[in-house]
Amino acid sequence: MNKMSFKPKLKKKRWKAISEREILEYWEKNETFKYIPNSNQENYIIDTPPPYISGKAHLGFAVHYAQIDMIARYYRMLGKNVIFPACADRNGLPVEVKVEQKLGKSMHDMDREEFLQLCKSELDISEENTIQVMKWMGLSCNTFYGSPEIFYRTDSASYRFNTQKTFCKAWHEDLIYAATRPNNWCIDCGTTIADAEIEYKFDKSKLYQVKFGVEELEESITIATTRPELIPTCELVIYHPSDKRYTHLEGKNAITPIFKKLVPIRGHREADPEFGTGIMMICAYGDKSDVKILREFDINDPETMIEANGLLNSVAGVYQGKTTKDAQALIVEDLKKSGDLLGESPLERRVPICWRSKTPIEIITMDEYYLKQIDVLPELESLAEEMRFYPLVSKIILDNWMKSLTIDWAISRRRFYGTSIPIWYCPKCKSPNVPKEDILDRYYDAWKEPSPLKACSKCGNSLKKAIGESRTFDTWFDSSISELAACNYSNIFFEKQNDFFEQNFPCSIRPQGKEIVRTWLYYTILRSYHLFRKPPFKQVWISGLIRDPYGGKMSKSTGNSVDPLIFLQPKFLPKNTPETLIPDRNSWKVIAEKETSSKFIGKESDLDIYYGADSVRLTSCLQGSHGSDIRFSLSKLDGNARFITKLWNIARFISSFPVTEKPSKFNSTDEWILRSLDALIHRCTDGYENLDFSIPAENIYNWVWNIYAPHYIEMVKSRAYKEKNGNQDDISSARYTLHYTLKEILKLLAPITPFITEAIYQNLYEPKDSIHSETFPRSQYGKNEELEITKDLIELNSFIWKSKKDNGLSLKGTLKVLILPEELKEYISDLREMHNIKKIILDKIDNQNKDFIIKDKFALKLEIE
RNA sequence: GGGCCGGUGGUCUAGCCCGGUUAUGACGUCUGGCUUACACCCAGAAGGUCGAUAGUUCGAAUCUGUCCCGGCCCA
Repeated sequence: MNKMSFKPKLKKKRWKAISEREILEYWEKNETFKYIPNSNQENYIIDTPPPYISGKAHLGFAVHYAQIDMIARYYRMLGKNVIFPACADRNGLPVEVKVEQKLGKSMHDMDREEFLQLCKSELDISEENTIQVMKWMGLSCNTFYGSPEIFYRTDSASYRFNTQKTFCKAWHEDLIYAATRPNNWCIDCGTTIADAEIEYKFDKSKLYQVKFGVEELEESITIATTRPELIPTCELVIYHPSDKRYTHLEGKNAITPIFKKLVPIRGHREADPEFGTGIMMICAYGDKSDVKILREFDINDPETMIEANGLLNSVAGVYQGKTTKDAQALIVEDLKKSGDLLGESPLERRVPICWRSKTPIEIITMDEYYLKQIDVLPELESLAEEMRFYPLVSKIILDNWMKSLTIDWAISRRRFYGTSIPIWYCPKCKSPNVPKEDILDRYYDAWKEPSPLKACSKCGNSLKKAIGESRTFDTWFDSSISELAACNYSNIFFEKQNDFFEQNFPCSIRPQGKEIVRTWLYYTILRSYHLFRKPPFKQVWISGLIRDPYGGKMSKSTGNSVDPLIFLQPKFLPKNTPETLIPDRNSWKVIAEKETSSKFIGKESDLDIYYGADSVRLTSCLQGSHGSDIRFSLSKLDGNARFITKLWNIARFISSFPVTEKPSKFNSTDEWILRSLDALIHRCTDGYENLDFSIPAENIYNWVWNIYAPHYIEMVKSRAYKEKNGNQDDISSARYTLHYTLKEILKLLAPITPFITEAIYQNLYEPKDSIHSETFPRSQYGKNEELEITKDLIELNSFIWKSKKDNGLSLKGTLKVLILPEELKEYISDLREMHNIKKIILDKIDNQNKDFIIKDKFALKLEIE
């Protein structure tokens, strides 16, 4: 035969990651993922998590969104009309803090308008990086490919208009009220912060033993406390109900030192008999548990002494005007003088700190607006029942959170870069005025713009000189309606066609990380209940954390975050590459440090090998099943990049042969692989159906590398290469099957590795459309398990290879005789060519085959010199 | 302190819900090979008290209790 007649259509020996850019261009040019309304196709709407725009996007972000993209691509191949918006979350604290740090002064000390502008330009710079990473990771957002209108920013006038409208609706349904309550307060940031925004750190402090008197008895008690400066606001003294040392004090009153205030002594399980003296003081407010305990004892309006600026007020008596730290030093001195300080010992304790400024938070009573949630919790729980969770167990996180809620949601914040709260206060009677939903015609910055309302709803006075609310919403109040934007609520994307929102709500799916179930998912359900009495989603997909190579959470502040650009950008960049698109080379060290292989140690030059989005995407699937945390490692990435090359080379081999018509009859070898492929499709479909991409990724990887390439391709090779001198049916059966199986594999893999599958598909078959517009393969036989015959063939081939090797024969070496069981009869022709066998006998193996090499059902005799 | 998740060869991971022959796969390591798609390849080998312990059972990585370790979240 003349091998020159088979030239591979794929010329290059390997696929280079840089070629991914050509595929991006192809998608852009063809507007492959453009949203075209089509009444025959059901919409599938993904509530893309709006990524918070701050500095550079890290690898955790890139991987998380790539997985969401797999959902989009899978449903698209199922024939759904997918809406997958790109978006950006730009409201909130981090950008404010960043700008403040750059300027070296607080936003409260400068012009609000000017400050907002600085934030905006800071965000614009960072947004460029985030959007570029999204594109390079291969996200098939409609936005990038012909539907630029399917995009939103949470700080845009149109998005904020939605936020305000939904607020107005809630206001007029009496779901919002003002209340003065203890709140987490960051003195540095000058704002209330949510429980979700608190972090903890260990701090060295001292535990002081302080003497309290007992009013009714001639005795004193010793209270251990880390915060003696709170004695002026002490309201209660507690001990554990089972603590015999103190049970006789129940109902008596303690006398605080210095201030001589009488406070009740009560039993409460919160007191730990093992800690300190087992008896503790409860003040307004030392921490969250103080709030909880005082509420349990109906002490609802205790006097507090820490002011918003961090200084003490008149309740602190002589300590007025001091910071808590100074006051503590002074009060310890005074306790010493009065003899009430009985001892002190060092103690390490966890201190709640602000997640941004890292300074301790105080609990301060502030007047804030609240959204009701406690009285609707049972309804929310039943809405949660109506949503399908992937994986099912992730619903537990939500259930537990809803069970643990005790107070309503404080939604107002004393920050600048956020959505303005649309309230105007009457200049005469001071009562708040909120426009009705339908009166609000656009977004208003209440702090600088006049009210759209004419007269005060309470006293009728003109609102011309009304004072606009200066506070902004908690950013979760904005992001908890993201699914409305995704469903084109109030035409945020495109003009209304046949009541788009009404027809498409609830949104198809919410994909998100498990660490924000209690915030983003929970708040979205709450808002959706208030607005529509409906669950916001049909499906909820919760993924695990992306961790660094050491197993820790990837975050910028701990310095273990990895810049995805090191995998998406080559080392040598064009001269005018913007700052935000230059990979951070330190990331390489973070991720390579753990690797013990000499391959990755101290090889800065490896930077010019970069892996590309497909490798990163495939790795994210192979690193663990859905819902479990993903740990990223360089060696894994390296190994998976090789699968991409393997696939390319398989395609390159197959591309040597012409695409032929379906044969009237298949050769048995081809029939076998088609059956085997069918079982693979079945297994992959199971995984995709559960939106667990580790299952198809793993199955395809193993099948291709361990069955398809070494066994099927090797068996079929000589038959495919035959020309005139062979049985034409057998030849076309081989060539047809090679191309058919390849196409099916490409389609199975397309959602996971969209670039290489598209590249091969386009190069080999010159189709009209993208592979991503194809229909997902379907299993015909409904069989899950690999076939019995596969095992036999693998065993047989391995046996022959090993025998040749053990006897110093090359793989081409001649096999004199091979004895096979009857069931392998159909394959003898391909096997003969593959292994260069002279004679094949179909028989059972028995003891008489003495001069044969025997293994299980097989026996062979080699031809050795 | 509470809730949830996890602990499987050097590394990462499947199996656990529904107990049952030599525990899955990959990476790495070692040995040997240019075999007309691929040396980023091919063939083969070594390597595991399935976190600890007690129990249920004829039989436990799998079920139950207790404990230890790690992570996330909340007090």
